[in-house]
Amino acid sequence: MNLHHLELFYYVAKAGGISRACAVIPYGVQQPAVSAQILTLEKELGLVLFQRKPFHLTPAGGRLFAEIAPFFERVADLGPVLRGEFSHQLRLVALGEVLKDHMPELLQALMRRFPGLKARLYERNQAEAIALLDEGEADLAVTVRETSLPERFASRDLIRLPMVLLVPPSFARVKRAEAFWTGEARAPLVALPGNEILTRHFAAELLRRGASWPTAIEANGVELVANYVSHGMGVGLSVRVPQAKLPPGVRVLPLKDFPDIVVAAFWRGTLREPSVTFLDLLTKRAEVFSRRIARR
DNA sequence: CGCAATTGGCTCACCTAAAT
DNA sequence: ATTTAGGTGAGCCAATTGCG
Repeated sequence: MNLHHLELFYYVAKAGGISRACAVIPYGVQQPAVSAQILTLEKELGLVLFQRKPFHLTPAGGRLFAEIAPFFERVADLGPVLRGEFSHQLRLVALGEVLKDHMPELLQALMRRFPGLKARLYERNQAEAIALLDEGEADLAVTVRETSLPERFASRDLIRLPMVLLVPPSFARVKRAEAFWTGEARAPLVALPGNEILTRHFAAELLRRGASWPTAIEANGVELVANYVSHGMGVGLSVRVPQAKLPPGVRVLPLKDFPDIVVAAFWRGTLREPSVTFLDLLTKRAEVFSRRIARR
């Protein structure tokens, strides 16, 4: 196996095609050259790595890519590490709430263990986090988890957050969440955008119960939802977060038998330091918060 | 029409061996 | 040990074909 062949294979698999790879490869290579190298590699291995027309990875190609991708993704960042400019780096992509409420403390603890640590923090949702991991731009993601992740990812569930409704003082007499979709009480729903997992799971669960409650006010962020609720503009869809300080007067109404929202860490390939230590710290912190939720 | 594969000519990096 | 010269082939490009 030739390292250059593998490098070209890596670019082609990542770009999803030979022509597209040529546009991305940082040095000048033309399509026929790449085409020939891929064929040589396939011949050498006695395997078909790509299905042609339409062009996509075969299972064997997928396995090869999973093996070599982490190597090529890290090579680019290796120079500064070798020159001793910084000994470790953590590239984390996470929800805004995680970065805002938990990262400062965790990062301080991590920096004590890894002096000279370089951290890059990206605020993204799950879909965008997956893209960043795939591009090799991030080491670890912490976001709300869909029911299933693509197979190439390893993951660890961190915490299960129960869905709740945030109710303003004007609805003090409402004691059960069901009242809002059975018609006993009427209120505009304040929720995250429809593509967010929390909103989707809530709508799906309502549908299962033969009800619906369309979002009246779409807010980008759970803090914003709470804020609008406190202004009496509607009832908010959120999750129970132990340390969250709710605006005055806003009451939490549990959504019994609704699915929990799972916040998970996920990554590709083998996790290295300092990500391993960071994940341990994160897991411990999540366990503490999980116990606090359970105690309620 | 777009994209992968093929063809043919060419360059240059690398190996070996001889010279310094 | 280093430099130089000659031979070889891997890999490049432009043009073209072939296929969905």
